[in-house]
Amino acid sequence: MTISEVSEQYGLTADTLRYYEKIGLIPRVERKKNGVRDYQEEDCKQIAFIKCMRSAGMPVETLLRYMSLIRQGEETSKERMGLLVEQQEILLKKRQEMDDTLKRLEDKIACFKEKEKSKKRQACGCI
Amino acid sequence: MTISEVSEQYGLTADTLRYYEKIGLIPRVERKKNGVRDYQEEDCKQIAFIKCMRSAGMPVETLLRYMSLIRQGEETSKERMGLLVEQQEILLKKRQEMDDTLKRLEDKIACFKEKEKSKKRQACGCI
DNA sequence: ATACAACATGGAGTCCGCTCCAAGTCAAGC
DNA sequence: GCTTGACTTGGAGCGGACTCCATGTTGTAT
Repeated sequence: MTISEVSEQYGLTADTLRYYEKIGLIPRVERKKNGVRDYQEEDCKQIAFIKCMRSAGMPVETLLRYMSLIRQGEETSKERMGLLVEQQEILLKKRQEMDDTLKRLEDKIACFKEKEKSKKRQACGCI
Repeated sequence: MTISEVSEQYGLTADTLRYYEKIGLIPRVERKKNGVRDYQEEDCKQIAFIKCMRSAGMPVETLLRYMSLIRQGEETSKERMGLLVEQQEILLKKRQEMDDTLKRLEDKIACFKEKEKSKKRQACGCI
């Protein structure tokens, strides 16, 4: 797969894909004779995972650690799991926060609608 | 309330509070004779809201717009509600994504545990 | 043959959201 | 009277994660 195909498929710009390779988040991608990148299935799997974790807010730094552990083989699996569990905890907390914010938004929006309906234009308690 | 009390209460640094005031996210806070900030209840309400929206990922730019609409009075309420609804949609989408990621993490972690239990050290399909 | 688009590279620049700094003021305690 | 600590200001600096740029090479279409 070319870089533009991968870019298309995973919603990452070509620049970002090159950047990830440059910083070693993914190993050096194979090139064709002419020097053009030719992404293998394994690369794509990793990119999918990276994309997923990045959009969930895992820092590049942590991913870098994780991907390097993968390359070091099976004996690092405990440490890798640790990283995943850590991230899981972070995400669960984030989701809780998000739910609180959503509740707050809902209330506010409901309050706007209420005002609209009753045609009363006074300010309500919420800012 | 002094800046350090507000900072304490809402988990924002004094620097961040001054920064929010500087960029006009909150209106100029009242000062005591000696020039020290004295936060009023209204300021605190706004800060609570800002903190909440910021940690849910609403960009400062959007909040700036929202807060400026508030200052313009009741006739902007429709536009304000629009911003909130927009943000709500963004958050709902984000939460969906987050749930997908959590699912993925769970699966991976389960996979690690499985491997551990069965004492088989072979790689599993997931990266 | 020439034009064009898609790629490559190394390195510089950008954006966001703070965070830190230097220099100064002030109130309270010793 | 002096030190200490919490505050003030304007402005510079920073970290993360890209994003853009200049320059160069290729393969393909006209």
